[in-house]
Amino acid sequence: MNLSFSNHDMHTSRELHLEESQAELRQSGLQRSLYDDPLTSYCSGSVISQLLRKTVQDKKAEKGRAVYLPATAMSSYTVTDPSQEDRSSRSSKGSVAEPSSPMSHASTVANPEADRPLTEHHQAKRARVESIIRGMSTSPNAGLPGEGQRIDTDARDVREMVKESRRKWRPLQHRGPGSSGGWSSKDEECQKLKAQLQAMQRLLGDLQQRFLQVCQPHESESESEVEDREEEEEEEEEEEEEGMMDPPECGNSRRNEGPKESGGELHIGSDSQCEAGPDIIKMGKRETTEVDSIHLTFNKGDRNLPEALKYELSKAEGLTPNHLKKAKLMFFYTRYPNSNILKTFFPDIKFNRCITSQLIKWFSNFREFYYIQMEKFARQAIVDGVTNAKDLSVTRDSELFRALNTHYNKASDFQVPGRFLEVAEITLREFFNAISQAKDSDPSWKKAIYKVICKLDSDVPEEFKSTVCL
DNA sequence: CATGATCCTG
DNA sequence: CAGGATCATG
Repeated sequence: MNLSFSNHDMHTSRELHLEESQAELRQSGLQRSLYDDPLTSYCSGSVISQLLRKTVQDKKAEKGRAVYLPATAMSSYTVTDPSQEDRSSRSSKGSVAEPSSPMSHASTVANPEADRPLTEHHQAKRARVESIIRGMSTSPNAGLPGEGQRIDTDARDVREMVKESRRKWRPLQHRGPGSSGGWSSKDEECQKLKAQLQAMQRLLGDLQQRFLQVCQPHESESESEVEDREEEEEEEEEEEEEGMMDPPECGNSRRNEGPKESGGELHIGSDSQCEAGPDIIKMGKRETTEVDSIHLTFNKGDRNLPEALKYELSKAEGLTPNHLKKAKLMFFYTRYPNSNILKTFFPDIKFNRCITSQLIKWFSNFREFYYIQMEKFARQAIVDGVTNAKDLSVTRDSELFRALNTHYNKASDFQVPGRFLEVAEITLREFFNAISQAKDSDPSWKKAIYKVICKLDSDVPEEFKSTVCL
C-alpha cells in the first residue's frame, strides 16, 4: 500500500498548530492526556446483536453445555435456535402465559446508549418487526407485555391490533352459560370458536399484510394503518439497493448490512451450533432472494416467520462493537490497512462508503493513539536521560506496551504478535532520534516517521477472515 | 468531485 | 471514538 505523505508537506497551516502544541508540550510535559479507554465508553452495540448473543448463551446454558465462547466469537450472523421459539410458544400456551419471547426483551434490555446510533426510524422499524414476532409467538391467551415498557409507536400499533382482536373474541369466551339466555352449550361453544377463529384470521391477515409492507415496500401502497413511515422506508430500501446514502445519515445506524455477495459465506461457522432451520441458513445472498425466501417461509408456515425475521435482523446492524474489537486486534498487524484489506477481513459487512470510511477512521484513530504514545514515551526517555536509541526497547513488560495493549487489547485475551513489539520499538526509537536531533522543529517532522512505519505492516492472519473467534 | 490522511475537539 | 475541518491526490 503506497501511502503518500506529501500531504504533510502542504499542511503548513496545520503544522503550525502542531508547532504550537509542541511548544506547549515541551513546557508542560504532556499536554494531551491519554485517551480514556474507548471500550468502556463505546457502546454502540446493537440491541439485536446483544439479544442474539444472549439467546445463544441462553441456549447453551439450556443445553447444559459449558462451552465458553468469547464475545468476539459471536458472529453477528448468529442464527437463533428455533427451539427458542418453541419454548416461548410453549410457555405462552399456559393460561397465564407471560410474553417473554426472546424478542420481547429487546425494548427493555436495550440500554439507551446502545440505541443512540440508531435513527429513530430504525428503532421504530425494528420495533415493528419485533412486535410482529411477538404477536406471532404469543398465543391469544397470553398476557400482553407489562405496562411501563418502552414501546415504539409502531409496536403499539401492532399491540393495539392484538388487543383489539382479543377484545372481539374474549367476551364471547367468558360469557357465562346463563348470561345470554338459552343457547345450548354446543352452539355456544361453536359460536365462540368461530368468532375466535375469525378474529385470529383477521389478525393474521393484518400481520401478514404489515409484514409484507415492511419487507416489500416497493409494492403498491395498501392504505392500511401503516402510512406515515412507509415512505421513509421506501426511500431507505432504494438507498440500500444502490449502496448509496448520504454521508450525514450513515454511520452504524443502517440496517440490512448484509454479507458481501462475493464473499458469500454467511460465516455461521461455529456459531451455527445454534442452528436455525437449514432453509433459513440457505437464504439468499441477494436482497431480493432473501425477501422471497422470507415470503416463502412466511407462507409455508407461520412458525418459521420469527426465525426468518430474526435472521434478517441478525445481519442488520453494520459495524458492531465486535467489529471494533477485531479491528483493534488487526492493528497489531497492520497500521495502514487499505480498503481491500478491510473488505477481505470483514466479510460479514456489506461495504458502502460509510462503512468503509468508518473503518478507515477507526484505524486512523488507532494510529493517532499509537503515535501519541510513541512521542510521549520518546520524550519521557529523553527526560529520563536516555542518550542512545539502542537503550530503548519495547517488551511486554514495557509501560509503553501496556498502554498500547490496554488500548487495543483491553481484555488481554489476545497474544500480541512479537512483530508488533518490534515495530513499536522501531517507532519509539524513530521518535526518540528525531526529537533528540531537534527535528521536531520541522512542522512535518513526523512525516518521515510515518513513512517508515507504514512499510512495517505485516499480513493479517487468515483467522481474522472468519467472523468467529480470535 | 470523491477518497483518504491528519489534526483538533468533544 | 466520531465529527468537522483542511489539504492532497487522481
